[in-house]
Amino acid sequence: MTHHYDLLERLRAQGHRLTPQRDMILLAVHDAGGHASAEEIHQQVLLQNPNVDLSTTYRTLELLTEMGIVYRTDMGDGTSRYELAEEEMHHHLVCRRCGRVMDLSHDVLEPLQERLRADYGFAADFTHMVFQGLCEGCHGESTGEP
Amino acid sequence: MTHHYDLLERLRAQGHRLTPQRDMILLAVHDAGGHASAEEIHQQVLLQNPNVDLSTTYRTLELLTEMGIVYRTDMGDGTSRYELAEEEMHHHLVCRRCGRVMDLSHDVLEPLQERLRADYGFAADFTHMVFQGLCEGCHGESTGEP
DNA sequence: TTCTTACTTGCGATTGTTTGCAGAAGCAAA
DNA sequence: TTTGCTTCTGCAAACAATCGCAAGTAAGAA
Repeated sequence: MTHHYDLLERLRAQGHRLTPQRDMILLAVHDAGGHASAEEIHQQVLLQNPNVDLSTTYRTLELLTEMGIVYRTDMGDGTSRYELAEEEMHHHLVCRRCGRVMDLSHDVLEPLQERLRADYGFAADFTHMVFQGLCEGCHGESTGEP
Repeated sequence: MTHHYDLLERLRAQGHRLTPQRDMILLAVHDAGGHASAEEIHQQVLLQNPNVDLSTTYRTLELLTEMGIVYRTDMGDGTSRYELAEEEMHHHLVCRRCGRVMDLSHDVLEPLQERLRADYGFAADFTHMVFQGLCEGCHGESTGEP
């Protein structure tokens, strides 16, 4: 596992400053173990230092996202989720009926990515896609939400 | 062109009520001619009746989206865009560097849709996808935002 | 036509996220 | 260590979008 000090060093190497808040926030993202909301991450940070502002958490998460250290994912439920980018690239299938989330390996998207590059000259950012739809258990029952 | 009264009739056919607000909002979506924000649609409605509330516009747009009468698209700029669903199903490639928007025909997505169904039993909602990335003119110049 | 009832609306409050600003603090150089 | 520059933070306010509630109203029944 990549130690989080290495990641913090990447911040400084790119001219950003290494602050206690950033340290705590990055550690909280790591400890959350994936798919954590900004609010959840912030609550975790507050346990260590109750003065850290929520906007600082948001700004830091954005910085880490820009640097590629964390992934931000919009699962379609109105809140963004964050997770460390150290694991293998993967995607999500989200059932709009029961909310079930399935992982999707990247190689399923590679043919599409290749075709977009070949036919449109477009280099798609397939870093952490989310596809909405109906899962196996839900799309047999056609319409009628619970 | 599908007349908007036909669309309003579809509302009533599904047990929803046909109110002047819904009439105005649907007409505003039509007049906007695609990719209009909720706020822009609301401003258009206010010209006809300044008492219509923004939340009514949002609720109506959500209803129309659920019924498949309009498409909601998140272009990645923080605000959702709405357009009538009467045209052919299509998708967008959005360049994150220069903002250029390209149309993408649906048949490019069909192999992926089929594979998700076959391998995962997942019926993906590929109604109006948006893929972020770099267009032909922008991804030659590697990094360095303007 | 009037009645009735469930669906809609306007309003205000709330959520999730972003931004502007003044003071605080990291970091490189002296 | 101190200085000085610049970035970062906390605070408060703005923002897009949603929600709860009481009053309003469409549409079928009588």
